[in-house]
This record gives sequence, structure tokens and C-alpha cells, in this order.
Amino acid sequence: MQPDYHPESIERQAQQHWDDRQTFRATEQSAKPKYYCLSMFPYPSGKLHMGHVRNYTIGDVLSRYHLMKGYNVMQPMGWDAFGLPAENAAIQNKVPPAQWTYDNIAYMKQQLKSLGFAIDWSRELATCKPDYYKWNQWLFLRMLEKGIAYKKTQVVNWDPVDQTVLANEQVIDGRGWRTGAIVEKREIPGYYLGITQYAEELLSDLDKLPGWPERVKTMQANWIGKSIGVRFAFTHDIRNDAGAAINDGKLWVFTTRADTIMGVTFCAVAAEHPLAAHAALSDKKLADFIDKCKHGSVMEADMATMEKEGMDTGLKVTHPLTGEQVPVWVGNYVLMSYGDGAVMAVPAHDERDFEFANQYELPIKQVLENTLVYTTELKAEFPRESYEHAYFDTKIWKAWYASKSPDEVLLFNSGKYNGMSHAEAVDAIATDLAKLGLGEKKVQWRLRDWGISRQRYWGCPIPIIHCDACGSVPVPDDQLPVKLPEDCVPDGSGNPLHKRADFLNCACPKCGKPAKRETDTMDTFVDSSWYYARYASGFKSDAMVDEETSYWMPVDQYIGGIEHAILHLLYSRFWTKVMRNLGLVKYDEPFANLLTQGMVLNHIYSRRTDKGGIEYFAPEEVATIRDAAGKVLGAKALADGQPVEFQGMGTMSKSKRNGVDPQALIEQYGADTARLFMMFAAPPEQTLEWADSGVEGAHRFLKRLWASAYKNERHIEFALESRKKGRFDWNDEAWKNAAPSQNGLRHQIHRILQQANYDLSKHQFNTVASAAMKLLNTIEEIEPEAVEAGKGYTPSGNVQAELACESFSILLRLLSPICPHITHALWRELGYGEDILHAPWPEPLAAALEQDEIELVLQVNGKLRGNMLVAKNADKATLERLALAHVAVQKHLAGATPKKIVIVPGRLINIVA
RNA sequence: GCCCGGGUGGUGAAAUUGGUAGACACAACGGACUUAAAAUCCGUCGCUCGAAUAAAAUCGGCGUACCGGUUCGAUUCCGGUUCCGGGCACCA
Repeated sequence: MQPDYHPESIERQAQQHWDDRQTFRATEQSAKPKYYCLSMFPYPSGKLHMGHVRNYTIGDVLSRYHLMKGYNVMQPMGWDAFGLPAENAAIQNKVPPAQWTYDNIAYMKQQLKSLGFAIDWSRELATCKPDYYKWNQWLFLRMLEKGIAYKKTQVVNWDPVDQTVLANEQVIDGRGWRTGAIVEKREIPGYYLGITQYAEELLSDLDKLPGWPERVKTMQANWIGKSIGVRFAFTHDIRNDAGAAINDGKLWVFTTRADTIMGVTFCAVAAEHPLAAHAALSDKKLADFIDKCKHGSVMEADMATMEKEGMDTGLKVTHPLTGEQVPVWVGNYVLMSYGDGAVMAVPAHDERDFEFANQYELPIKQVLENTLVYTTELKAEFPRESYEHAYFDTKIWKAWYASKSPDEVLLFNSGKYNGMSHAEAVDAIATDLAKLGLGEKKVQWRLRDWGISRQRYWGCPIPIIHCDACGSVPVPDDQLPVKLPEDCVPDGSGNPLHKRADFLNCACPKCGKPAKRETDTMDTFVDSSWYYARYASGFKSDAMVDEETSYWMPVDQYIGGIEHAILHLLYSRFWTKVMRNLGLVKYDEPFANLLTQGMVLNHIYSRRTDKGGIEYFAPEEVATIRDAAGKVLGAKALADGQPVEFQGMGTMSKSKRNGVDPQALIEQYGADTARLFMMFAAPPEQTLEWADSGVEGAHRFLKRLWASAYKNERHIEFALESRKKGRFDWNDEAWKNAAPSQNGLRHQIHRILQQANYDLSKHQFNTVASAAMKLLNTIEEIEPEAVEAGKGYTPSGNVQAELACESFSILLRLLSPICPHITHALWRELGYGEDILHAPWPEPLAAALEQDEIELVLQVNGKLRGNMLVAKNADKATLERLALAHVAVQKHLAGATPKKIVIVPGRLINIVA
């Protein structure tokens, strides 16, 4: 064997070996248990970044580990190939998104291959191919038939300069990222999927997912947000010009806090609400305000953080229970798309209403009793006169409320409901409203239906044809797929499909007259909602999925970034349930076990353009300015020397230009070093700030491993030879006769292995990597001189050779999922066998783990004072006697009598004095 | 703003989930080898703390973002604060 480690040649040979034998080609015919290991497929943005390397290495470690554990493993790969960045690239480079995408796929595929992942490439797919997205269209049509898909208006960001719809990402501080123009909200029609019809099951089935991280399940449950409340109406007699009562004289609202209904002092409606529009007809200032509300982005984070503004409409509605006249305000924080676009306001017991009431001097009426004492401190901070009997700062109130059980807080100031608890009051009030025909109990979900229409070119066409005579007509199944022309070059304004007569013009499937195709495309989350089932289904052209999915599905291990904790994972769960209800699949949930990888972060630098848009700089394009502690204060662009802004750390992404390409790393050190370093850096679920400062160390370890194997080559050969000839019987008896130092080393080796196997079961790969390093450190303590050629037959020499042989075999197998190339090569070079992947997974031997004596820690009053060796089965009395007699204990007890002795078996003795 | 995570040496991190804080590495420093450098090997490495000493060994104190609590014992559990990251429905 070669004396030095040459990664490029051994990696090429190992990959060739796997290619030649089709090692990772998965088949459905196997007696072994199946293991479907899936990493979230990448968007083909151009190059891999470190987040990809992390994600796919984690998946590969799990795949290879299970392969050696005796599973029938399938690990596929594909491309989430539709999306916005391809259009941006087209605008910049004037290349069609299709060509840019296919070029990127080719490059990134070669990068993935060079990392040596155990992928079954025969199952590769790309979502931008018609044979894939045909089935998006097909299932969408089934959903239309079932009433799951429907059409209604949606609010979008509109750039008035580019005359185009903007993605949320393209809105920076309320302005278009290219034009800098103030963004407007626009209402346009679009298609929705009724995910709320599945809300109950999506929530309750979280309990069927013990293999998912708790935090992801919590996030999904909060997102679905089931709450039981009351929908009710204020009445009015406000009539439009035609004399008809607006909305039948009812202002509907929803509340989860119906018990506070007697504390309502005003109502707030969205700017788009019919009452607001009516009032604006005769009020110029109100009309201007409503117009102003239409500017700004539609993002929830922006809505929630913006200054709450409102204006009185001058209109009054009647409280259904008190008969009081309640003023109606327009509030910029009320969303038309939530519920009925109107809310009741109870400033005494709602933080947002409180803030609004304070700002506009609206009355506050307390209706929940409160035994919190109005202290002088509170008076100083909240001195307003009307606070005399109520302490309405809702932060204080909420803290007080949270310290009580809901039944302890009773209603007061609420007429006939006085003295009732929360639950009693909600029931009584709902009953009274129902008697009046003005309300009822209702389950309300925070979850909204999924709007899938995108006014963009590079996506899956929505299979609808618009006919003047017949309206919106679904494309018949036999005309699927509706193919997207692949040669368009978007220029940033409008949808290029509008200019494509060959795509646009068609015949109405119903009446045959000339008609126009829908030009909206589907949200790319549709593409990623079922790709896992397609991998598993043999790519039939006549079916979306087939019976083979029932062999592989559900996915046994899904791996992907925590940023997908809600949307992608929830949509996939929903899509699965729709497919199940259509009889296409038999499982309820797509992903049995989930590992959410922590983000790989890097610095983000940006600068405002002259127009008011935003421009990002890659970290290597700037020189950072740091303070004494090394904290980044700012930076200057290397190109022009002008300042750029440091935006903090953020996840690696194409759009923020802060991705790090692993190519240089792979070329300089090899794939094994890149993989090892990535796994060693941090546990998989932890966020990681990118720095390559440890790469050298990972590479140094692999060089040491190779050198050590080279040094031990002859001893291992000798030991393997001896085993074959049956010259020595390496049973427990034989080891008992070996020297204590040799048994000590063997004990250490098996202890490290035991811990590493435990860490693997927890998916904590960084400590598995460090276990490999510890194993090598331990192996280097074995003295190889004793078995130099020709002198290897002394009893001690035999033990040394056998110890080296056993230890290396453990180390190579343990390391092989992380560093498959070097371990593949060394396994063969040292003569262990043809293919390490066919070797069984190493397990520690009970006999090697056994120890006669154990070390116990001695504490006095919880402080470490010493330790002692005791027989492993020493009884309690002996332990106490030995501990009290210990010199360090005696010293710290200083003659005091122990009050208590705490013994933790196998660990410590704490003497409390 | 709301929901979910996280904060441990100069750095990445570990601690068998309430029991020796800092394993394994990186960087730095010192040494060996070398004409020299690289590579390699050996050693030191939480603290502008205290005692001891010529120097060390050694002994002790403090230390897991901050404040408080529970416990014989807290990086781990509970309450509060703060900073950082992820998500917030058209980035994927």
C-alpha cells in the first residue's frame, strides 16, 4: 500500500467501485427491512453551498449506517427546479430560465457525485419536467372536482413601476427591490386549496408522529391554531345609495374572548370593508386614509410591527346584548382576509385594542375582576385617571391573569353575567346571541387556505382555459400536461406568457370556440409536496404514483432545514391526505421520522441602490471593519471602496449572495475531509456560523489515519493470517492472559465504540467523529515494535497484532459512514475484505467492557474533593467506610459529623456535613 | 409584534439528560527534527483571583448570557430579563 494519503485517487477509485457495481441502486425485492432515507431536494441555484453539504452528508451517514446494519436502503435525489431565482437570472443574463436551470442541475449533480453520496441516481427527477408536473395539474383537477380547489380573490404586492406582482422577498421596507417604488396592495383572483378542510386531522395526526422533533410539532400546532370562539353580529341600519342595508344590516366579527363582550367600546374594520368604503364616500379624509392603508406590504410581520393607525368612520352599530351604540373605526391592522374583516375591541383586556384606545382616547371598560393591587409604582407609570379601578396595561394584566387559573377570574361590570367564570360566560353569551339569531359558537383556525396562483412564468401552468362563453373550464385529462414553453426570457415586467400566442390561444374544451389559457403558474410548494412519493413509484407515465410506493412509503427518515418546519412539511402532510382520500395511497403521513438540520449561517452585506432598491454583496467582496472584540461593525466593498451595511448573520442563500461553494474545499482536501469537517463542526440540529478554520484538523486526522494504517499493515496482515489458520483462539480466556495494559487499551477501544453507537442512535454525529479520533489516539498507544517481521510469535506480540487488527477494524467501520472513501480503501488495503459496506456494524463486546474496579468521585457538601478506586460490587457500608476514611474527605470534614451520605452507584459519594 | 429554538474557554464544541464543567479538535505559545521552510512529532493552554515557592509541583476561590428560585448537588429543572437565529403564508 501507498505510504501517504492521496484523496483524489482513492476517492475516484471508490466512486468507480460503487458505480461499477451499482451499489446504491435500490430494489423493491429484498428480504431485508426497508429504509427510505430522504434529504430535502435542492433548488438548483447554481452551486452547492455548505448547507447542502451538511444536509446531504447527514442523510448519507444515516443511509450508509443503515446499509451496514442490514437494511434495504433507498436514497434518491432530485431537483426542486421551478422558482423565482431562475427568472432573476434570466433578467440579468438574458438566458431562458429552463436553460439556466438545466445547466445548474448538470453542475450540481457532478458536485454531489464528487462528494460520494450513496444515491440511487436512477430515480432522479426534476419538477420542471412535464412528466413530473403533469401530475400536479392532474391532482389539481381532482381537487377542483372535490371542491378542495376553488377560486377567490387574493391580495398581492404590486410594483407600480414594473407593473408586476412582487414576491414578499422582493419587498424591502415597503418598496420594490428593483425599482424602489412604494409597493401597493392589489386584489386579484386566484386559486386556493382548502387545507382548512383538513385542519382537524393535520392537528390531531401530529400525535401519530413520535419520530418528529417536539419543537416542529409545536410550531405546526400553533400555526394551525385551533381556537373555539363566537362569531356574532352588531346590527345597524346603514344603507347604500340604492337604499339597501349594507351586509343585511349586520357587522360580523369573531372573538375567542366572548366573555369580554360587555367590555366592547368600539369596533374596527379593515380598510377594504364595505362599511369603510361607504363612509369614505362622504368623507374625503377617510377616503385618503383608506387609500394610504393600501400602501405597504402584505406580510404579516410588517402588519404586526407597523404603527397602529385608525380613523373614525362616524358610523355607529348596535351592541347585540347591551343595545349600546358602538363607534366603528377603520384600523390599518385589521385584515380583510381574516374572518369577516372586522373585530370587536375590548381595550381593557386586549393589548392591541388597549394601545389603539390610548392613542385615540377611546373609552376603556373593565369587565374581568382583578385583585391586582394598584401600587404607587403602577400609578406612577400609568397615571391616567380612568385607571382608578382597573389596571389596564395588558402586559401587567396578562402576567396577573396567567398566574390564575381561568376559573378564578370572574366577570364583573357585566350585568347578568357577573360572577361567571370564563367558560360559563362564553356559554351563556353564545346562547343569548343564538336566541337573538345574531351569533353562535364557532371553531376558528388560524390556518388559512393555501393560495397557489403565482403571476410568474417559471412554474407549473394551472390547467384552466378561460372561455368568454363557458367561463373558467378545466383542461380535460387527455390534454395534460399543459406544457410550459421553455424558451421564454422574462425581463422583469409582467408575465412573459402573455406575449406567447402559441401558449395563450387555444380552443375551449367545452364549446370549441377560441379561448385563452390561464397564465398563472402554481406555487413551487406544490412541486415539493409529493416528490417523495414519485421517487418511490417507478416513474410510470400513466399514473401519478403506483403500487411500489406502498413498499417504500412512508419515508423512514426525512432530513432538511428547520426553516421548512411549517410550510413545506404541512403542505406535504396535507397533500398526502388528499391523495389518500382519492384512493391513490394508503398511508396517512408521509414522513415517519424527521431530522431538522440547523442552518449554516454566513455574514450578509447589502447596500441601497440609487433608485431605492437593494443590492447584496458576497462576504468575499467586502472588507469588514471590526471592533476590538472582533464584532463586525460594517464593511467596505472591495470593488469601489464605498461602505456597505452589515445585516447580521443569516442562512446561506442565492438571493443574499452569502453562500459558500464547497468546491474549493473538495478540490484541496477531498470529499472525506469536507464531510468529516462538516459532521465534526457541530451536532446536526444546531445552527452553525460558517468558518473553515477547523478543516486542516479534519484533514490532518485522515492523514494520520492513513499513516497509522500503513505502519500497522504487517501486524494486521499477520493477525488476519493467524485467525485464518486458527493458530490463536481469540476468546475471552485468551484476553484474560494478556497484560493488564493491553486489556486496558482494549477496554478503552470498546468503551469508545459503545459511546459512539449511543451517539449514533441520537444522531449526534460530531461526537461520533470525535470517537473516531479517540480510537486512533488509543491505537497509537499500542506498541507495534513487538511484532516486527520475523519476531511476531512471542505471546505479547500476538496480542499486540490482534489488538491492532481488532481496533482498526472497529475504527474503519465506525468512520465509514462519514468518510466512505478512505475507509473503503483501507479496508481493502489492510485485507479485511472486498467491501466495507458488506461488513457488519461493529458492536462492543461485553467481556471487553467489564472492569473489576471502578473510580468513584468523592464530594463534601456537593464540592469535588477527591476520588477513589473501589471494587465494582462493593456494598453500601463499605463505600461509606472507605469514603469517610479518605484523606481528602477527612480534611474537608474537619472533624464535623456527616448529616447525610448520598451514594450514586457507579458515580459518586457526596457527604453532607 | 406573534410562534419556535439557542447563548459553555481566544474558537467549534463535550458532559452517558440532575452527579468530576471544558472530552475531541482549531488557533496560539514553547520544544524536537531540518542549513532553512513546509510537513511531522512532543508539551502547555478557562480566570488582569488567592495561598505557597527561587521557579514549579501543589492547595484553594471563582466560572456554563444576566437576575432570582428548587435541590445534598443545577450547563441541565422552574420564574423573570437580555442578546442572537429560524418562521410568519409569493425565497425555497
